[in-house]
Amino acid sequence: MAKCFILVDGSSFLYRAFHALPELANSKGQPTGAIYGVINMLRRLLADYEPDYVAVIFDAKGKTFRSDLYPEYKAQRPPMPEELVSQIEPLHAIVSAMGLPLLQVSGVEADDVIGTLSRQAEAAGLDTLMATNDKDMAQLVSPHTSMINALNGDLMDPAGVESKFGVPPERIIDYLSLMGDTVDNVPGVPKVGPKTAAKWLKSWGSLDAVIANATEIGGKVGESLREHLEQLPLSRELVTIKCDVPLDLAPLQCVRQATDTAVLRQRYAELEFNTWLSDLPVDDGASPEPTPELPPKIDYETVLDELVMERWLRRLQDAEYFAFDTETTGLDYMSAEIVGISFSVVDGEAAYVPLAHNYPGAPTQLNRDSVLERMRPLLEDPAVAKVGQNLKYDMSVLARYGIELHGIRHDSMLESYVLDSIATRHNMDALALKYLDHSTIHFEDIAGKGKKQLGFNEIDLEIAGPYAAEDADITGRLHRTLWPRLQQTASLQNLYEELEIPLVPVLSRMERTGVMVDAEALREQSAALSRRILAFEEQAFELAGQRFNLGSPKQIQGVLYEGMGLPVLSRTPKGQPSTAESVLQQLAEDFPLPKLILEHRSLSKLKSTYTDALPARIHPLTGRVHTSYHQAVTATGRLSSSEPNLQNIPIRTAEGRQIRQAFIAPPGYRLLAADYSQIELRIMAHLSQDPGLCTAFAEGADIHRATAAEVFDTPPDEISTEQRRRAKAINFGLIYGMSAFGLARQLDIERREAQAYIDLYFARYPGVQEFMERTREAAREQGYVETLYGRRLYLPEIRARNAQRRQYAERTAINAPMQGTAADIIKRAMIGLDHWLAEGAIDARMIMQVHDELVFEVAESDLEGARKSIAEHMESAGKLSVPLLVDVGTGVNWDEAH
DNA sequence: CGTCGGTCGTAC
DNA sequence: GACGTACGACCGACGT
Repeated sequence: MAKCFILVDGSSFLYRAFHALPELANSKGQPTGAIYGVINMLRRLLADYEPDYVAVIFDAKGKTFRSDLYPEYKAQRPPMPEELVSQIEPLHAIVSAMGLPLLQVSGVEADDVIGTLSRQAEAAGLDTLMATNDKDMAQLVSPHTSMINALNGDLMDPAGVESKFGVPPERIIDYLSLMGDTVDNVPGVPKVGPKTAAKWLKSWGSLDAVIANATEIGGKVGESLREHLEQLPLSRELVTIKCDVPLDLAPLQCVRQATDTAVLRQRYAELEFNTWLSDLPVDDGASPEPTPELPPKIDYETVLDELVMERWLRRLQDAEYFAFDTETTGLDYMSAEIVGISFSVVDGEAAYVPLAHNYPGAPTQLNRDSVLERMRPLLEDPAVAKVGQNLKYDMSVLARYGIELHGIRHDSMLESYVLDSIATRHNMDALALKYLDHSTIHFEDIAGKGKKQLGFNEIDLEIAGPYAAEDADITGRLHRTLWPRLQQTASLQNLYEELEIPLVPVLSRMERTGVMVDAEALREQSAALSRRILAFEEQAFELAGQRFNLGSPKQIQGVLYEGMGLPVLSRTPKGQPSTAESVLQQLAEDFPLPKLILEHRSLSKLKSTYTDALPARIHPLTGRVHTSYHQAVTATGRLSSSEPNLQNIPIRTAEGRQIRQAFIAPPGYRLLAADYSQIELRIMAHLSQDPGLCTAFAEGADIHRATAAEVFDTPPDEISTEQRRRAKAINFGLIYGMSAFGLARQLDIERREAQAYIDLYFARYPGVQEFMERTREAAREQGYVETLYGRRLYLPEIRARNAQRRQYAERTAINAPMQGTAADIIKRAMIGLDHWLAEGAIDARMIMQVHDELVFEVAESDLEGARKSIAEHMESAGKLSVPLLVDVGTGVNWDEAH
C-alpha cells in the first residue's frame, strides 16, 4: 500500500474556524477560538489517518505574484480582523511543537505550496490527502491526490470532483476561469456561473475550445463571453495553482518530529486549553505512540435534500438493522426538542439530517414534522431493528412527537454494561476510546460549556453535522464490537436480550408517566422546617457562645473540639475529628450542643434535599415529577435514580414520612406500593441452601426473630425487642460482608461480643458460612462473581496484595450476588407487569421503583384486582427454593400505602 | 465564578 | 481502616 501524505491548508481552516466556531477567549480576553478549531481539526485528522508524511501550510505575509499580474487581485478584501491576527503566532507555535512540518513561502499562496508538494508527492508514489475547504484546490485532484474537508470528513476523488462541479479535475482551471471569483476579484465572464461554465466545458471540451467557438454561442451569455474574451487568459493565470514553487522541503522529508511537550504545556496553559493540557504526558521522555490499526474511511453526510433523504430511507428500510441517534436542544427528556437525526448502516458511513438548526445564516433544512412522519413507519415497526446508545432517551424524546419507538434491538450502552459493569463508564465517548481506540468529538468542544453553552440547534452545521453523524457511526461500530463479545457468554447474552433490552421501554414509560407531588404540602413543610431550623440555630449560638455555620462540619469541629474541648471519639478518613451522626450521638449523652447540631442537621437535610427541591422538580405541563432511571450505573445491576433521586425519599422518621405523604395519587386513583419482603436474605437462603434459614423462610417465620432465637438460644416468643434488633443488625451485616468490628460499632457493643454473635450465627447456619467461603473462593479463581441469572461482576482487586483493597473486594463479592439477584428479579417483574398493564384489563400505571419496591397508580375501582395480580407477578418473577413474598399496601399517598 | 474533593445523610 | 449499592447538598479550597 502506498504511503499516505497529508497536506493541510492551515490558512483556509484558520479563516473557517474563526468564522464558524463560537467566539472563545481565555480569561484574559485573548481570543482563542480559531486556534482551538484548527488544532482540534489537526488532532482529529492525524488520529483518523495516521499519515506517514504531513505538512501544514500557511499563507505568508505580503504580496504574491498574482497581485503583480493583476493589481486588483484580492484587492477588495477587508484586512484581517485583529482578533484573528493575534491568533496566528500561537497557532504556528503549537503546530511546530506538535512536531508537524510547517511551511510558509513568501510571494506565493498556500495553495501553490500545496500544489507543488502534491505533484512532487505523486512523483514519489505517495497517496496525498489535501485537507482544505477551498474549492480551487479541486484542480489538483488526481487518482493519487484527494481532497478532504476536515470539518465534515467529506472526501473527494476525481469522480467526486466531477459529480460536485460537473467537470473533471483537469477542467477545474477552465471552469474557474469562466466563472471568476468575486471574493478574490478574479474577473471571469460576467453572467457565467457554475452551471453555464460546466455546460460549455462539457459541450466544447476545454476553455480553449470554448474561446475558439465563442461566435457559436447565442443569447446574452454568449454576448458576454465575446465581450470578455481577452480577460480569460488572465483569469486562467490567476486561478491556476503553481506547481513548481522552489521549496526547502521535499515530501519525503515531511516527517512528523517529536512533540515538544514543554512548549505545548506552556501554550495550552496560556490559552487555557485544559482538556488537552491534561492529555499531555507527565514526563517529557515519553515517545509518541503510533497506533497500528487503520480506521475505516470516514464518509459523513449532512442531508438537506429530499432526494438524498429518500435514498437514506430506502437504505434504512433495506438494512438488517440501523444505528440512529437523535440530537436535541437539551438533556431533559421531558422538554428536549428534536434538532436532527443521524443514522448509520455500515462502519464509517453516516448521515445527519438537521431539522431545526436556527442560528443566523443556517441553511434551509428539511421539515421536521414531515421527516418524522416519513420515519414513523420505520421507527414504529418492531421488525425494523434499531441500535442506539441509551435508546431510552431517544424513545422518550420521540414520544413527545407522538412516535412510539419499537424494535429496540440493541443498545451499546447496555451491551457494555452487561459485559462489564465497572471497567468503564458507559457513555459513548468512554466506550469509543476503550473499544474502538477512537477519540470522539466531545460535545463540549463544539458547544462550549457552562453559561455560554450553545444548544445543539445553535451549532453551525459544518460542525454539528460531523459530530452528529459520528454519534450514529460510533454507535453502530460499538455494537459490532460488543455484540460478538456478548454472544460468547450465553448467560450474559440472555441477560442482555431478555432483561436489560426489554426493560428500556418500561423505564421510558415510567419516567414519562411521572408521579404526582403535592407542592403546596411540601412548601408548608419547608416553611415549618425553616422556623424550627432557625430556633435550633439560635440555641446553638447561645450554647457555643458564638455564631457559626451549623451546616459546616469544619466549623462544627472548631466549635466542639477546639472551642469547647469536647473529646474526639472518632476521625474522618482524612484524619479530621468527625462530626458524623454516630459521634455526635455519643457526645450528646454528656453535652447539650451536639444534640442541637444533630436536630439542626436532620431538619436542614429534609428541607434542602426534599421539601425545597421536589416542588422545583414539578414539570410545568404534566404537573408531575419525572425522574431518570439509570440502567448502566451501579456495579451490581440495580437501577439508580436522579434528577430527582426518588430512591432515597425518607421513611424512617416521622418528619421524613411527611415527605412521603406529599407523593399522592390523582383524583379517582390510589397509590399501591408492593415490596419484596426480605428479598436479599431469601436469596441468601437460596444461594446457600442453609437448612435452618430455608426452613425459617418456608415456615413463614419472622426472620429476625428466628435468627435471634438461634443466636441467643431462646424460644422465638421469648425474644426481647433488643435481641431482635441485634439479630436484625447481624442479618443486614451478613448481606454486606460485615466484620466483627463493624457489627460492634453498629450495635455499640464490644468487639469480642460482636465476634461471639457472628461465631454463634455461623454455628447455627453453617450453610451460610460455607456459601460465603465458596463465593470468595470463586471470586479469587474466576475473577468475578455471578448472580442467580448469570450477571457478572468482575473484581480485579480480589487478589490485591493490599489487604484493605482485597477485603473490600471480598465484601463486594459477598454482597453483589445477593443485591444483584434481587435487582434481576425485580427487573423481571417490571417487564412482566408492564406487559400485563399494556393489556389494559386494569386501569393502572407503574410509576416508581425503589430497589425492592414498585409503586403504582391504580384506579380506585381496580384496587383489589391490582393488589392480587401485582403481588402474583412479583412473587413469580424469581424461582427460589424459599417463598418469595410481596407485601402490598394502598393509600391516598405513598406513606399510607406502606 | 466554576470545579472538585471532602463530609455528611437519605434510601434499600 | 473496619458495612454493600446509590445520589446529592453543602462547604471550602483552588484556579480562573
